[in-house]
Amino acid sequence: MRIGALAELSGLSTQTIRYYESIDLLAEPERTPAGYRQYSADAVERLRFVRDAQASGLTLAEVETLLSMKDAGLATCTHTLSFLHRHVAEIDARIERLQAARTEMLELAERAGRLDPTMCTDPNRCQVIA
Amino acid sequence: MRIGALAELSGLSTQTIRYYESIDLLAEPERTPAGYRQYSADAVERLRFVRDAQASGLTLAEVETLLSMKDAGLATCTHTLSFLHRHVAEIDARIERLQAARTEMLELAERAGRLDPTMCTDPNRCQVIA
DNA sequence: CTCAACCTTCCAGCTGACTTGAAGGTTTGC
DNA sequence: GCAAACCTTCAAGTCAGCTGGAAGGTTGAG
Repeated sequence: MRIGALAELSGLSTQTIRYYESIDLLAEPERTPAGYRQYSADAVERLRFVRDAQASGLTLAEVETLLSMKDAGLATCTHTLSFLHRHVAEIDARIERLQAARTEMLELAERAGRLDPTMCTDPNRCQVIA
Repeated sequence: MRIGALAELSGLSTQTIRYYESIDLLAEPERTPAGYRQYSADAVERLRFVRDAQASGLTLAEVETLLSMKDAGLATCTHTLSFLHRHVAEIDARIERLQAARTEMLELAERAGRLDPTMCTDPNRCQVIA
Protein backbone atom coordinates (compact mmCIF):
# COMPACT_ATOMS: atom_id res chain seq x y z
CA MET A 1 0.00 0.00 0.00
CA ARG A 2 1.05 3.61 -0.44
CA ILE A 3 1.41 6.22 2.25
CA GLY A 4 -2.16 7.49 2.00
CA ALA A 5 -3.60 4.06 2.69
CA LEU A 6 -1.21 3.51 5.57
CA ALA A 7 -2.25 6.87 7.01
CA GLU A 8 -5.87 5.82 6.72
CA LEU A 9 -5.29 2.47 8.44
CA SER A 10 -3.01 3.73 11.19
CA GLY A 11 -4.92 6.86 12.02
CA LEU A 12 -1.92 9.11 11.41
CA SER A 13 -1.40 11.72 8.72
CA THR A 14 0.92 11.15 5.77
CA GLN A 15 3.12 13.98 7.03
CA THR A 16 3.39 12.37 10.43
CA ILE A 17 4.40 9.06 8.84
CA ARG A 18 7.13 10.77 6.84
CA TYR A 19 8.17 12.57 10.00
CA TYR A 20 8.44 9.27 11.86
CA GLU A 21 10.57 7.92 9.06
CA SER A 22 12.81 10.98 9.33
CA ILE A 23 13.42 10.33 13.02
CA ASP A 24 13.98 6.60 12.40
CA LEU A 25 10.86 5.36 14.13
CA LEU A 26 9.88 3.69 10.90
CA ALA A 27 12.36 2.11 8.50
CA GLU A 28 12.62 3.50 4.98
CA PRO A 29 10.18 1.46 2.90
CA GLU A 30 10.53 0.09 -0.61
CA ARG A 31 9.73 2.46 -3.41
CA THR A 32 7.71 2.04 -6.59
CA PRO A 33 9.54 2.81 -9.83
CA ALA A 34 8.10 6.30 -9.60
CA GLY A 35 9.53 6.78 -6.13
CA TYR A 36 6.34 6.27 -4.13
CA ARG A 37 6.67 4.64 -0.70
CA GLN A 38 5.36 1.06 -0.61
CA TYR A 39 4.38 -0.36 2.76
CA SER A 40 3.50 -3.84 3.94
CA ALA A 41 0.82 -4.59 6.52
CA ASP A 42 3.53 -4.76 9.20
CA ALA A 43 3.80 -1.00 9.02
CA VAL A 44 0.21 -0.62 10.21
CA GLU A 45 1.01 -2.80 13.20
CA ARG A 46 4.11 -0.82 14.01
CA LEU A 47 2.39 2.53 13.75
CA ARG A 48 -0.42 1.34 15.97
CA PHE A 49 2.13 0.27 18.54
CA VAL A 50 3.70 3.71 18.36
CA ARG A 51 0.34 5.41 18.70
CA ASP A 52 -0.71 3.33 21.69
CA ALA A 53 2.63 3.54 23.45
CA GLN A 54 2.60 7.27 22.96
CA ALA A 55 -0.96 7.59 24.19
CA SER A 56 0.09 5.79 27.35
CA GLY A 57 2.60 8.52 28.04
CA LEU A 58 5.84 7.39 26.43
CA THR A 59 7.88 9.86 24.42
CA LEU A 60 8.77 8.98 20.84
CA ALA A 61 12.37 8.49 21.96
CA GLU A 62 11.27 5.89 24.48
CA VAL A 63 9.08 4.21 21.92
CA GLU A 64 12.05 4.05 19.58
CA THR A 65 14.20 2.40 22.24
CA LEU A 66 11.51 -0.18 22.88
CA LEU A 67 11.07 -0.88 19.21
CA SER A 68 14.78 -1.36 18.59
CA MET A 69 14.96 -3.71 21.55
CA LYS A 70 12.09 -5.65 20.11
CA ASP A 71 13.71 -5.61 16.67
CA ALA A 72 17.02 -6.81 18.11
CA GLY A 73 15.33 -9.68 19.93
CA LEU A 74 16.37 -8.53 23.40
CA ALA A 75 20.05 -8.32 24.18
CA THR A 76 21.26 -9.99 27.32
CA CYS A 77 23.12 -7.22 28.90
CA THR A 78 23.04 -5.38 32.14
CA HIS A 79 22.15 -2.19 30.29
CA THR A 80 19.04 -3.76 28.87
CA LEU A 81 17.96 -4.98 32.27
CA SER A 82 18.56 -1.70 34.00
CA PHE A 83 16.74 0.17 31.25
CA LEU A 84 13.72 -2.04 31.73
CA HIS A 85 13.75 -1.72 35.49
CA ARG A 86 14.18 2.01 35.39
CA HIS A 87 11.30 2.16 33.02
CA VAL A 88 9.04 0.11 35.24
CA ALA A 89 9.82 2.49 38.10
CA GLU A 90 8.92 5.44 35.89
CA ILE A 91 5.67 3.79 34.95
CA ASP A 92 4.87 3.23 38.62
CA ALA A 93 5.44 6.89 39.37
CA ARG A 94 3.24 7.84 36.46
CA ILE A 95 0.46 5.55 37.61
CA GLU A 96 0.63 7.04 41.08
CA ARG A 97 0.27 10.56 39.73
CA LEU A 98 -2.62 9.52 37.55
CA GLN A 99 -4.38 8.04 40.52
CA ALA A 100 -3.92 11.24 42.51
CA ALA A 101 -5.34 13.23 39.59
CA ARG A 102 -8.20 10.80 39.23
CA THR A 103 -9.17 11.23 42.86
CA GLU A 104 -9.09 14.98 42.52
CA MET A 105 -11.25 14.92 39.40
CA LEU A 106 -13.77 12.68 41.07
CA GLU A 107 -13.96 14.94 44.08
CA LEU A 108 -14.59 17.91 41.83
CA ALA A 109 -17.22 16.00 39.90
CA GLU A 110 -18.93 14.90 43.06
CA ARG A 111 -19.05 18.40 44.45
CA ALA A 112 -20.36 19.72 41.16
CA GLY A 113 -22.95 16.96 41.02
CA ARG A 114 -24.30 17.79 44.45
CA LEU A 115 -25.35 21.19 43.16
CA ASP A 116 -28.44 21.64 41.06
CA PRO A 117 -27.59 19.76 37.86
CA THR A 118 -29.52 21.85 35.38
CA MET A 119 -28.73 22.51 31.79
CA CYS A 120 -26.05 25.04 31.23
CA THR A 121 -27.35 28.55 30.81
CA ASP A 122 -24.07 30.43 30.62
CA PRO A 123 -22.66 30.11 27.11
CA ASN A 124 -19.44 31.92 28.04
CA ARG A 125 -18.53 29.54 30.76
CA CYS A 126 -19.36 26.53 28.65
CA GLN A 127 -17.25 27.69 25.80
CA VAL A 128 -14.30 27.73 28.13
CA ILE A 129 -14.85 24.09 28.92
CA ALA A 130 -15.79 22.88 25.46
CA MET B 1 7.35 31.93 51.93
CA ARG B 2 9.37 33.16 48.98
CA ILE B 3 9.53 31.61 45.55
CA GLY B 4 12.49 29.34 46.31
CA ALA B 5 10.71 27.69 49.21
CA LEU B 6 7.57 27.26 47.14
CA ALA B 7 9.64 25.68 44.39
CA GLU B 8 11.14 23.30 46.93
CA LEU B 9 7.76 22.31 48.35
CA SER B 10 5.94 21.99 45.06
CA GLY B 11 8.67 20.23 43.14
CA LEU B 12 8.74 22.86 40.40
CA SER B 13 11.49 25.29 39.51
CA THR B 14 11.27 28.98 40.38
CA GLN B 15 11.27 29.75 36.67
CA THR B 16 8.34 27.45 36.09
CA ILE B 17 6.41 29.12 38.88
CA ARG B 18 7.01 32.54 37.37
CA TYR B 19 6.01 31.11 34.01
CA TYR B 20 2.76 29.81 35.46
CA GLU B 21 2.09 33.25 36.88
CA SER B 22 2.71 34.77 33.45
CA ILE B 23 0.07 32.55 31.87
CA ASP B 24 -2.37 33.18 34.73
CA LEU B 25 -2.29 29.72 36.20
CA LEU B 26 -1.21 31.23 39.47
CA ALA B 27 -2.45 34.59 40.73
CA GLU B 28 0.08 37.34 41.28
CA PRO B 29 1.16 37.04 44.91
CA GLU B 30 1.83 39.72 47.48
CA ARG B 31 5.26 41.27 47.39
CA THR B 32 7.73 42.09 50.13
CA PRO B 33 8.86 45.74 50.29
CA ALA B 34 11.85 44.70 48.19
CA GLY B 35 9.57 43.27 45.52
CA TYR B 36 10.01 39.58 46.34
CA ARG B 37 7.02 37.31 45.80
CA GLN B 38 5.37 36.15 49.05
CA TYR B 39 3.29 32.97 48.93
CA SER B 40 0.92 31.34 51.38
CA ALA B 41 0.69 27.57 51.88
CA ASP B 42 -2.31 27.49 49.50
CA ALA B 43 0.07 27.99 46.64
CA VAL B 44 1.75 24.65 47.32
CA GLU B 45 -1.61 22.96 47.15
CA ARG B 46 -2.46 24.68 43.91
CA LEU B 47 0.82 23.82 42.26
CA ARG B 48 0.47 20.20 43.28
CA PHE B 49 -2.93 20.15 41.69
CA VAL B 50 -1.44 21.57 38.51
CA ARG B 51 1.31 18.99 38.51
CA ASP B 52 -1.05 16.07 39.01
CA ALA B 53 -3.63 17.29 36.54
CA GLN B 54 -0.91 17.81 33.99
CA ALA B 55 0.56 14.39 34.61
CA SER B 56 -2.88 12.99 33.96
CA GLY B 57 -2.75 14.37 30.46
CA LEU B 58 -4.42 17.75 30.68
CA THR B 59 -2.84 20.71 28.95
CA LEU B 60 -2.09 23.76 31.06
CA ALA B 61 -5.02 25.47 29.37
CA GLU B 62 -7.35 22.71 30.57
CA VAL B 63 -5.83 22.86 34.03
CA GLU B 64 -6.55 26.55 34.05
CA THR B 65 -10.16 25.88 33.17
CA LEU B 66 -10.45 23.44 36.03
CA LEU B 67 -8.83 25.83 38.44
CA SER B 68 -11.08 28.69 37.53
CA MET B 69 -14.02 26.35 37.99
CA LYS B 70 -12.67 25.54 41.42
CA ASP B 71 -12.08 29.21 42.15
CA ALA B 72 -15.57 30.12 41.02
CA GLY B 73 -17.03 27.52 43.33
CA LEU B 74 -17.72 24.98 40.59
CA ALA B 75 -20.28 25.84 37.99
CA THR B 76 -23.28 23.59 37.99
CA CYS B 77 -23.55 22.78 34.40
CA THR B 78 -23.87 19.57 32.49
CA HIS B 79 -20.86 20.48 30.41
CA THR B 80 -18.71 20.76 33.47
CA LEU B 81 -19.83 17.40 34.74
CA SER B 82 -19.37 15.66 31.46
CA PHE B 83 -15.95 17.25 31.05
CA LEU B 84 -14.89 15.82 34.39
CA HIS B 85 -16.36 12.40 33.76
CA ARG B 86 -14.86 12.14 30.33
CA HIS B 87 -11.54 12.98 31.82
CA VAL B 88 -11.78 10.42 34.58
CA ALA B 89 -12.58 7.81 31.94
CA GLU B 90 -9.52 8.91 29.98
CA ILE B 91 -7.38 8.63 33.07
CA ASP B 92 -8.67 5.12 33.70
CA ALA B 93 -7.84 4.08 30.17
CA ARG B 94 -4.38 5.54 30.54
CA ILE B 95 -3.77 3.75 33.82
CA GLU B 96 -4.84 0.52 32.22
CA ARG B 97 -2.46 0.99 29.31
CA LEU B 98 0.34 1.85 31.68
CA GLN B 99 -0.31 -1.27 33.68
CA ALA B 100 -0.25 -3.35 30.52
CA ALA B 101 3.01 -1.70 29.54
CA ARG B 102 4.38 -2.35 33.02
CA THR B 103 3.55 -6.04 32.78
CA GLU B 104 5.13 -6.24 29.36
CA MET B 105 8.33 -4.57 30.64
CA LEU B 106 8.54 -6.97 33.53
CA GLU B 107 8.09 -9.93 31.23
CA LEU B 108 10.80 -8.63 28.93
CA ALA B 109 13.06 -8.07 31.93
CA GLU B 110 12.42 -11.56 33.21
CA ARG B 111 13.13 -13.14 29.84
CA ALA B 112 16.30 -11.09 29.51
CA GLY B 113 17.31 -12.04 33.04
CA ARG B 114 16.89 -15.73 32.38
CA LEU B 115 19.53 -15.57 29.68
CA ASP B 116 23.14 -15.48 30.68
CA PRO B 117 23.26 -12.18 32.55
CA THR B 118 26.86 -11.33 31.77
CA MET B 119 28.34 -7.95 31.30
CA CYS B 120 27.58 -6.40 28.00
CA THR B 121 30.12 -7.32 25.35
CA ASP B 122 28.46 -5.78 22.33
CA PRO B 123 29.06 -2.03 22.38
CA ASN B 124 26.91 -1.44 19.32
CA ARG B 125 23.86 -3.00 20.79
CA CYS B 126 24.30 -1.17 24.07
CA GLN B 127 24.56 2.16 22.37
CA VAL B 128 21.09 1.63 21.03
CA ILE B 129 19.76 1.33 24.53
CA ALA B 130 21.87 3.92 26.26
C1' DC C 1 -6.01 13.35 -23.24
C1' DT C 2 -7.25 15.64 -19.31
C1' DC C 3 -7.92 16.52 -14.63
C1' DA C 4 -8.25 15.50 -9.86
C1' DA C 5 -6.17 13.05 -6.50
C1' DC C 6 -2.18 11.35 -5.05
C1' DC C 7 2.68 11.31 -4.46
C1' DT C 8 7.73 13.51 -3.99
C1' DT C 9 11.36 16.69 -1.46
C1' DC C 10 12.66 20.47 1.12
C1' DC C 11 12.02 23.68 4.42
C1' DA C 12 9.78 27.05 7.17
C1' DG C 13 6.57 27.66 10.89
C1' DC C 14 3.79 26.48 14.94
C1' DT C 15 2.20 25.17 19.83
C1' DG C 16 3.14 23.88 24.37
C1' DA C 17 5.90 24.03 28.07
C1' DC C 18 9.43 25.34 29.68
C1' DT C 19 14.74 27.02 30.21
C1' DT C 20 18.57 30.11 30.02
C1' DG C 21 20.91 34.38 30.18
C1' DA C 22 21.88 39.11 31.05
C1' DA C 23 21.97 42.65 34.20
C1' DG C 24 20.83 43.97 38.04
C1' DG C 25 18.89 44.45 43.47
C1' DT C 26 18.30 42.02 48.44
C1' DT C 27 19.11 38.98 52.41
C1' DT C 28 21.69 36.30 55.44
C1' DG C 29 25.45 34.39 57.93
C1' DC C 30 30.12 34.89 59.49
C1' DG D 1 31.07 44.65 55.56
C1' DC D 2 31.35 41.26 52.42
C1' DA D 3 30.38 37.06 49.85
C1' DA D 4 27.08 33.61 48.70
C1' DA D 5 22.65 32.75 47.98
C1' DC D 6 18.53 34.54 46.75
C1' DC D 7 15.50 37.51 44.30
C1' DT D 8 13.86 40.79 40.11
C1' DT D 9 12.50 41.59 34.87
C1' DC D 10 12.64 40.72 30.13
C1' DA D 11 13.89 38.60 26.05
C1' DA D 12 15.48 34.95 23.64
C1' DG D 13 16.38 30.01 23.12
C1' DT D 14 15.11 25.04 23.27
C1' DC D 15 12.80 20.74 22.54
C1' DA D 16 9.13 17.64 21.09
C1' DG D 17 6.04 16.75 17.85
C1' DC D 18 4.08 17.87 14.37
C1' DT D 19 1.87 21.01 10.27
C1' DG D 20 1.75 23.56 6.00
C1' DG D 21 3.32 25.28 1.72
C1' DA D 22 5.88 25.50 -2.58
C1' DA D 23 7.07 23.33 -6.68
C1' DG D 24 6.97 19.65 -8.99
C1' DG D 25 6.06 14.37 -10.79
C1' DT D 26 2.50 10.10 -11.24
C1' DT D 27 -1.81 7.61 -11.42
C1' DG D 28 -6.23 6.45 -12.74
C1' DA D 29 -11.08 7.35 -14.02
C1' DG D 30 -13.86 9.28 -17.72
